[in-house]
Amino acid sequence: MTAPSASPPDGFRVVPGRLDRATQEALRDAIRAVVAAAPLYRPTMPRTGKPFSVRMTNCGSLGWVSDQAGYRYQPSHPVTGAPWPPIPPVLLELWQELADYPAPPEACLVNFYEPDARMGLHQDLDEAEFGAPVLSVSLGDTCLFRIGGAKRGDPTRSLRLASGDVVLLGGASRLAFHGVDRIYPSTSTLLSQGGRINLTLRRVSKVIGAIPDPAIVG
DNA sequence: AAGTAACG
DNA sequence: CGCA
Repeated sequence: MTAPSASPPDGFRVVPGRLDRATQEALRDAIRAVVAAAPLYRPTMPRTGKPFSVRMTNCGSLGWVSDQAGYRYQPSHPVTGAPWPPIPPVLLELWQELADYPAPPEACLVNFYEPDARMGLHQDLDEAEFGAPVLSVSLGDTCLFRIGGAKRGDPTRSLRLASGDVVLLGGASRLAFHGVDRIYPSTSTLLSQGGRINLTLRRVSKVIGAIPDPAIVG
């Protein structure tokens, strides 16, 4: 008998091929402009200072950063000190269509994965607002994404995410452990230098009047 | 702490 | 490879 496969928590949604090629190219170019204003840098882990394999930047009024002091959101680039550039309008429209939340995202984390980059299993816990989903857009090479439950030991499921796929971590899945186990090199022609870009839109602050999601504890 | 190392 |  094969073991039963783990079901991700309720509220996990994959929208395969949501962005067509032309939209992916436009988004790629918009992210190029973001990176020109806010260069990719390599964050480090709290306490240990060990570098991530992924390089990061952000757009939006707040950006997620990590350094020896900890994880946090802040309004400016940790290397240049400049404010983060604005979130490209196409992403704001995507949020409006899919997020089912009455306010725009404040943060768009841009993660760039070279072929050997990984992201360990983790939860997104640095936001005050868990009632809004995390909306993720994949561009470039396909990855092996893994999602579990709200506890680290919960069973996990792996799925491939390709360029143009959109994933939503909403409801109970908002607090699910997730990560990226591998990148499949040369599986997309979108990025000339190869690799994968992941864009994650997040609401950081609570909004007065937002309806609490019963699926979220708290 | 979103990290790696080590080990069975 | 999965787990600690």
